[in-house]
Amino acid sequence: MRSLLKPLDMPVNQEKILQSLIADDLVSDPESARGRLLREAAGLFRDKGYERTTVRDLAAAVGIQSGSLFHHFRTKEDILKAVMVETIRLNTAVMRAAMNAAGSNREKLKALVRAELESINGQTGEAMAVLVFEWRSLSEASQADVLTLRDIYEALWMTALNALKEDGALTADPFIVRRMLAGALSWTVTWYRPERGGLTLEGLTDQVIAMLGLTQP
Amino acid sequence: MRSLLKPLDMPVNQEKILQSLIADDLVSDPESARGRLLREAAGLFRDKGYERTTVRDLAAAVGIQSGSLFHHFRTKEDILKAVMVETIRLNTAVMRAAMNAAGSNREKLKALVRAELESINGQTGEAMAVLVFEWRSLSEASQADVLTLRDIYEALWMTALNALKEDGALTADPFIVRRMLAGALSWTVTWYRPERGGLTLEGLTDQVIAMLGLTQP
DNA sequence: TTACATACCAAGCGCTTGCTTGGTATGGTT
DNA sequence: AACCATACCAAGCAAGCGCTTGGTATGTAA
Repeated sequence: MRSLLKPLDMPVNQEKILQSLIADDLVSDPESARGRLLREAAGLFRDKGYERTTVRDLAAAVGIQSGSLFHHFRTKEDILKAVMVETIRLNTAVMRAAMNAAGSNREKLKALVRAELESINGQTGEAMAVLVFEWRSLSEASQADVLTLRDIYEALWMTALNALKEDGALTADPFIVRRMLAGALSWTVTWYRPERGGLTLEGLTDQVIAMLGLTQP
Repeated sequence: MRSLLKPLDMPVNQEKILQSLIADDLVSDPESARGRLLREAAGLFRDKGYERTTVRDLAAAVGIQSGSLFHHFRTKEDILKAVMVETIRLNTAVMRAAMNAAGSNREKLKALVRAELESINGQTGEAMAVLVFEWRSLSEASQADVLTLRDIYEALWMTALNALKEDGALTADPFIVRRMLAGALSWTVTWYRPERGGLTLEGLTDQVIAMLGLTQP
């Protein structure tokens, strides 16, 4: 789903993951009409909000008539849902890879923090913001579907945090730590600007890990 | 503005602060038509979102005709803005009082964390959630107005955090710590349920402070 | 008694919204 | 050559939206 990514400068293994997800039909090919629409939709939904984005806005963004949208998606809400579902699928795969590549439990957690910050502030940032701020625009049925995927994603985090708890490296409650991390990391999208200002994503990751007060390995 | 609070079980000094703000005309009297409307609006905006809440919904919630709303507010957006402005005013006053009542710098920070958690998860919770999630529904002009008030509120936090930094108790960057705290604390509204489940607000506050890894006083 | 302000109602206007309909151009398959 | 699925356009419908208008009941003050 490069549809939700800006092209180029994507880590190589992320590109590989993306290709395999496209092959399995789990995310849309960014070159397809559907993929391009999802990318534009993510941007518009983040900038203006779902409700204030009209189907005419969406159609204009990809250069078609508003009625033609409904050849690709049954309803406007289906577009929002697709943005969310494909984003979670991609990020779950990326996070799992990042975690598996790390050695110690401590490094696994850091890899997750780093990867989530990249998702939020990098190329999938628009779609991630939609996931956070447009949640209530989904019908309850769609919320339930997305929640199922989200549970898988969250299970990754809990695996890492529970392991650290058993190591004795983490004193606080893993569930609460994850909740706090989720809020803190999501919120970075409202203030963190890597381009201007000295703090790099790596530096930000270090600050977050330091703030958790893990005992030394 | 008890309009944005459920009545009763409000700390005494908070009641005093509220009364003085009403006297200064900085927040609406909850007994007034305007005050009751703002309370209902906060609830509806949080539950359904601003865009999906119609002026007919708002009018029905206080038992009048939709057109009659515009006798009290010029536009629908003015209602949203009033909810936000009055909430920030009340919370700034409450936070300042909590901070002044605390002794050490460490206790001042804890008082702020505790007070913000109370604002988010207590009686002003609906309005605080609106402040977080409906921000983009404000026009740019209104955003600027609210931002001015928000700066005052944030300055309180920075005073406390900078003092701890100078004490040497805080190692991380105060600005970043505040950003992370803002996200983590706001996010509690999506998962923290004090009524069912053992964790009290006091316990949650302790977990947050512990997570900051302050050196002992 | 008159005068005026406040708080509301009943009705509805004009516009925008998501979505539908009937049709056409294109390209691949048999 | 005949067929059909895909991807679109042009036009517009029905519903819902924020807000306006003209009027009425109530209370207060001169």
